[in-house]
Amino acid sequence: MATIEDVARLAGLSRTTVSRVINNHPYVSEEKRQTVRSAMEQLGYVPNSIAQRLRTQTNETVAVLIPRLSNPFFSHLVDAMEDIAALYRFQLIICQTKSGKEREILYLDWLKTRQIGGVIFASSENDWQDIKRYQQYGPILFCNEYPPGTEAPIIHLDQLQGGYMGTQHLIERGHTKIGYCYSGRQNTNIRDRFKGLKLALKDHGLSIKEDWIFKDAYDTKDGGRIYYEIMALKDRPTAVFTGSDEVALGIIAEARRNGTHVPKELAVLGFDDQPIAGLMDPGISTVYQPVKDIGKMAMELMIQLIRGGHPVQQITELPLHLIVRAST
Amino acid sequence: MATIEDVARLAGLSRTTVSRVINNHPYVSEEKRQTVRSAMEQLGYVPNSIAQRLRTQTNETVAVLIPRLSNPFFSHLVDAMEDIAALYRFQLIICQTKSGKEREILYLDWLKTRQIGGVIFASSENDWQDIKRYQQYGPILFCNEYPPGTEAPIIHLDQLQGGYMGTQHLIERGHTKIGYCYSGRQNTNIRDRFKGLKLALKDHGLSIKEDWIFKDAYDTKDGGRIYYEIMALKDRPTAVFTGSDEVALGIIAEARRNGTHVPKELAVLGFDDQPIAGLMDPGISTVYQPVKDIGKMAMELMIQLIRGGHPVQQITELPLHLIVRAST
DNA sequence: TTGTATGCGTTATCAT
DNA sequence: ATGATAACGCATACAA
Repeated sequence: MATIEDVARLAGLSRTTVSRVINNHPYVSEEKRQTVRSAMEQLGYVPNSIAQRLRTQTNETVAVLIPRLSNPFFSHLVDAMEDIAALYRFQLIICQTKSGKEREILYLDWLKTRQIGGVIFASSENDWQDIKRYQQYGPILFCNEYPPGTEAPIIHLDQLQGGYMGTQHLIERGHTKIGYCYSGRQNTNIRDRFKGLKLALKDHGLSIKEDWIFKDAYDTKDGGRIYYEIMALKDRPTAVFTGSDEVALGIIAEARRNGTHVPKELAVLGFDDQPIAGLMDPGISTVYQPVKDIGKMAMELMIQLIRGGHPVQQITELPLHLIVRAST
Repeated sequence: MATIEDVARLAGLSRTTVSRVINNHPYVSEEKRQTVRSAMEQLGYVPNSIAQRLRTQTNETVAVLIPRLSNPFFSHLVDAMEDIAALYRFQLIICQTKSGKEREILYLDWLKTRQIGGVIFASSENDWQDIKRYQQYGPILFCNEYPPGTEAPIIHLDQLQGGYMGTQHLIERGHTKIGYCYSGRQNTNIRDRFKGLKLALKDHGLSIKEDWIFKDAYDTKDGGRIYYEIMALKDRPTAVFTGSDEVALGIIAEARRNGTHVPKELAVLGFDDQPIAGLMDPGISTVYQPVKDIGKMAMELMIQLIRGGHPVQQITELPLHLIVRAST
């Protein structure tokens, strides 16, 4: 591998001049610039970026922490982030935490060892106090989810508004008895969404019964189970806010098998607008989350921070959109 | 940030001794080892990995080239790869090529600039001759797809066997007129799959008509279009090998809308076993690809290569599996 | 406009 | 068992 020294020797100039050409410095005569260029060409020289990083104390790589990539929400999020990273020639390191506290810290340590220049949390299990101390080693920001009390930039989706909007839609369709499903996990997003639902109910003089709240709702299988739980109730909801397209799908599929008409006998609202939502028959009404948008914004901000911008405790909130199909 | 020098000073020892402790070298007395340990602790010292990389000329980061992450096949592939990388404390850099030749080369240049230690191609648009020259900068291997003439380790799925197996299944179900869909792109995988189909037909004394081959089949929308193309034929196939669950889904959905019974009037075989395949009604019979397995194998091999193993021109081929549901 | 000297934080070589 | 010193490849303060 040719080094800057080799280029300098071949060009009959100093390393400094070569370095100046590499970094497009002014005060290099056009003549010498050409000499250096051709020497680099001739030797197939490219600067060693590891040496550059050591010297300049910069690191243009960003780690993104997500639970797992096989979750479409996160793969789409990272997709958008990588687009921006590539645009700025930044590297994107993927870190699957499997929702594990220790895994998160493991990756945060990479910030300490200078293996990465910054960290974007797309989900987080640790308390802010345990993450905070890593800020001294590089920028940290949150995209999508964040622990309570976070003192770092946050870009997220307005789950409260999403919960409100979805519920209002069901109310406008004439429903007064509305059920709700949520995964067992209790993060800020899920809590906010539920707050939105309750707020919308309250604003219309309605409320939710304890019986109409279904938990452990993760996938299609859970949806099937929940269908039966709903049907077993004496006083049952006429609409369900599922919080997940998979769960909605499960309920709808089971309803069809049992001859329960959707949406006449049971309206079902999904969440996320995953591809299946539009493909099902009936199509699933759902709440679309502009994932790509927050992904891009988060990466843009991170790059500015790594390049020397200073973090402000800003919270960016993007609204969700309602997509009405046949299931409501 | 504390450096090795700071630790040495505090411990009243030399940098060399501290370095020895860091790297678990023998010939360090237990006493001094403790002294160093507590000094490191006290200063919150961690070695600067950039400096380590420069000094040792090693780089434990792997770049994975894929078309795009939002394609579930690839997100599951990378998921598996990251599991292995994390196990060995390697970093995984995600590179979306958007199926662009230039993008691939752009990322390959990272190998040259020492930003990464090795490259795994999960798809590739460039010819082997254009990739070959980068081998001198670090290990390169192919997982899933590879250009003709590749002289590097290859781990892939036996598409020919998959094509054969799927076709044979349809034949066993009594079909003699079998249609075939493929995306416009012509890569080795798609070609091999088609070879498998023709081979199976030939082995049973059958053949395919030009009319029964449908191209530009990427997604559900295309499936819908293809349904009508099939129905418009005077002599039409009674079964279709779609090469994609999305396309299969599109055909099935359109068939249902038009009252065409699946599988009685038209049997449909998918490919990939994406989640939707099992959730649809009727469930889609499909060809499952052990994506996780090749992902893990590829990353294991890459890590061995980066750690100094020498690449052998080995080809690892994994078989596909048939999943029979209701659509055939 | 160009060059000299120094240091980024490590590890490896060679003494002792 | 421990330490002094050089080297990895580069960029920059300073000098000329």
